[in-house]
Amino acid sequence: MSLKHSILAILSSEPKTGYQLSKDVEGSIRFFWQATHQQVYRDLADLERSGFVKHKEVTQEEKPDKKVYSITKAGTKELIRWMKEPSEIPATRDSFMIKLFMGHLVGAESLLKDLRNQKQIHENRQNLYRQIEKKYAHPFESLSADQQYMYMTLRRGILLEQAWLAWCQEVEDFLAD
Amino acid sequence: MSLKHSILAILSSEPKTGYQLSKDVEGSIRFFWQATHQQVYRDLADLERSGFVKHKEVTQEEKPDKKVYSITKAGTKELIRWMKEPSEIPATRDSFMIKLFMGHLVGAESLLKDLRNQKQIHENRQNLYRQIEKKYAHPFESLSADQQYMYMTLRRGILLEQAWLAWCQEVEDFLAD
DNA sequence: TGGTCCATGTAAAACGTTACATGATTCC
DNA sequence: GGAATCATGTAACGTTTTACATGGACCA
Repeated sequence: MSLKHSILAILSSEPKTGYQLSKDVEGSIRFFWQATHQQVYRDLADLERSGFVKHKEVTQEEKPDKKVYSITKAGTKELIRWMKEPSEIPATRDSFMIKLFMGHLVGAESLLKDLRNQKQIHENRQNLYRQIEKKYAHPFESLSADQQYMYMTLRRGILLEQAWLAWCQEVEDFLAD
Repeated sequence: MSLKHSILAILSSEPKTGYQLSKDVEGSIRFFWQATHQQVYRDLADLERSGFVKHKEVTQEEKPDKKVYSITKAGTKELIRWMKEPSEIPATRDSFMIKLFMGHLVGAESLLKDLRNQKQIHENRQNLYRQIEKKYAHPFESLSADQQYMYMTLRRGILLEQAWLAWCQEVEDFLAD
């Protein structure tokens, strides 16, 4: 339902190509929304059919031609309409929890290996977020209004990863006896 | 990929009907896996074709007949194989984060309403988890091995909801000026 | 008389993943 | 010479969501 809206949101800042959009989705946006380039191209085509975006062909020398997409007035209207809708809490589908839930079937060793791997990933994310925080957000008041909003999404990452790490520690202690 | 494995996991404790399975998925399992009854019925049929579950027709008086599914030996083997596979960190798709990220487009009021609603939901979950913790898990050592594993998944819920609530508070303070 | 629970499904649409496909340039 | 980056897509498949459909029992 809302990769399309994510695309509109990104394009509301500046026009981009499908390629750049899919890079964004693999970049800063990835921590709360992800999609492959195929999805981006398909939804971009759908959005254009709906009149929410339009593109200009840009011929480049020494590089392949590209299509630069921008949001239309109808697209901005749709984006704002969607933004004012109440949001749903995202559904979780965490297969590791099912494995843990039924942990007695396989025992601690196999789960411990899996858990340590997950812990490492959460540690890496935590470090990444902390780095971004240091770089861009030191005096919160000095940030522009736009940046303050973005900073709040970074805080989400930091607080959640902290909780994940605390949980991983508890489970590790339990599994390691 | 793994509603099927979740079904096998639930059936590994006791045989159930498709209806009961979909109730479980809407119940205790819902916090880390969810699915509709349609999905459950379809995957049950697939699992039976693969030989991982089998059913018995049970004729009931005064109630519609039902099919009681149980896991087969091949199903148990498949479940354990899957449980030993490394797990992937689940993908997040949180539309509220996109709305916040682009918050300057709609302003604080509309987001605040949305946020307060989400905070309420997190509070409710937190309370539910705490209640379950009080009821079943007081002296951790007194729990059976199976229950200790399940308790760990409950801890996940408690720690994550705590982080969510802390974050909601930060954002509320920010948005309310 | 209307709503909820039990119990089972079909069908279609929307969304997501994986594989295949092409072709130029730039960097090592 | 090979890998990575820019740039765009098609096709098939898998999963999830939403809508439609039925019918009896029980409760207020």
